[in-house]
Amino acid sequence: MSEVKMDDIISLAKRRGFVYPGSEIYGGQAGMYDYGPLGVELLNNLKAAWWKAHVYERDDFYGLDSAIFKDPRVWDASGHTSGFSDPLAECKKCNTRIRVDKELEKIGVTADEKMSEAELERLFDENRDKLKCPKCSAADFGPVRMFNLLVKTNMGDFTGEMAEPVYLPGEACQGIYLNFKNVVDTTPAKIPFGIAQIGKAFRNEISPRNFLFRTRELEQADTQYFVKPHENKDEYERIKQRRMDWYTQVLGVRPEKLRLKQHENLVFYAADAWDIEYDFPTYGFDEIEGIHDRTDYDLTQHAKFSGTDLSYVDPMTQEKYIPWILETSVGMGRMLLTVLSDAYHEEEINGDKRVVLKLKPELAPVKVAVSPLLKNKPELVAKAREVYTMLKKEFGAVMWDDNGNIGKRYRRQDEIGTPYCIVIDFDTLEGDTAGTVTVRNRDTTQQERVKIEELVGRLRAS
RNA sequence: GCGGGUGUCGUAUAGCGGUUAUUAUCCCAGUUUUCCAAACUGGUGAUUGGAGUUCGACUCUCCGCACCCGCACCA
Repeated sequence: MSEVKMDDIISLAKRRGFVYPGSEIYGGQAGMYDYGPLGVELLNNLKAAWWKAHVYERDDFYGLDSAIFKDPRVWDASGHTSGFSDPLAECKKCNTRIRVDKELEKIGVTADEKMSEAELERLFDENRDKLKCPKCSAADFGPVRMFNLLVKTNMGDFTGEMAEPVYLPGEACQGIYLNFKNVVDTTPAKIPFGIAQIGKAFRNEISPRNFLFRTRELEQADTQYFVKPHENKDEYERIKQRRMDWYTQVLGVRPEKLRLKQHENLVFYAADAWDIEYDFPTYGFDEIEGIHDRTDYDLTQHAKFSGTDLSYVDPMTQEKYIPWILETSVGMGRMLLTVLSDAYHEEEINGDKRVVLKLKPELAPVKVAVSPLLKNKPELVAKAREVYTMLKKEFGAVMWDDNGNIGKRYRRQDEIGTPYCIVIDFDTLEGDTAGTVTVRNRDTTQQERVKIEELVGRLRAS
């Protein structure tokens, strides 16, 4: 069997209605993807599994859904408006891009990162003759340009002359920091505790690429766990382990395809930072989730910029402090791509290739497909309809499939990861086996006869 | 954003300055079919968009757009 390529998975995703290129009929929009009928089911199942693990199965966690639009000062506090807008200029000869502020500093000219584009441009122009391209030594640069990852909007502006733009979130987790005090004040939450949120983020990625891996609009599932200062280490280790276990046990991802990798260069405030990486086809190991030991940076920044005291008072000891934060942050698109990549298998069956998505049943977009063995036998069709209606009421994501012959239906369901196919045949209608149907297992391709009244219980148990 | 490459039905592909634009598969409808992509019939469906050259452009030129590779970016 040849090596699986990401192209195979992208092709399947499009062909079967998991993921479509964004705005496709207009030629496509870079960095945007739409989830189709099966994709949205898978995505919702992933979110539900994540929410279950971080909210329902925990009594020290609280859910949240914060507004997308936030006070622009939020992004000043987080560092996104300054720290992530780098002034760059390009060498006209070899196209190497230089950081203008860093090159200026090398020749002793101080360039503050808070300077405007115009100021930097002026400084750059004044010193142009002293600057050389570090690669080809030419001294011919294009104009200075600021690259800022934040997406601006004109929210609340009707004149087009707004002094300060309102930004779309560059990361979803800021909403958690903004509501830390609210959650403490309105719930029984006592440190240590966590807040979980799944939210949208938007980034002006210079070069979105690699399918769902780097997009301009993304959804992030974040947890922020608030602990007492300096009581971060043990909990951080537990979180790392728990998150790894979640991928293998809940999502069913192969352990050998996952690894934890420590950041080599930490941002100045971070105590520690690790990524969970998955070994994607074609791309190789790349980050799906970041786990960060962030100290008190985030709440301190927001306290400073907002003027609101965000410290916590321990109800037992009356100790007052800014809690430290342990963060997990995973892109839902990356999670979905991980699950698709890991579930995708090409197998040989009776000399033919079969493509099968070995998704955990609870993640599968279609739980069960129901077929009459033959579609030109009204008595089979009627009985199958009955079973279909019953199961659909129970599970929702149930598919009716009477197209082509039975083998073809099995293959079609294999390809979208449907764990069980139920077939109503002549034995369902008469003889000792009356009232039973065959249930065919996606992974083993084996089937067994099950009584109709036991179907729901049987499918629930699996 | 820069440099290079690519762009034909949903998918995978063939071909040509003048074609009814090929084939397979998928999909839809029907016939058939007593369990792993059988067969038959019919059907929908494509030259990435826009200009230009030309009597005529899917084919040549230019400008967009998207995707791929490299650089850069990646809280």
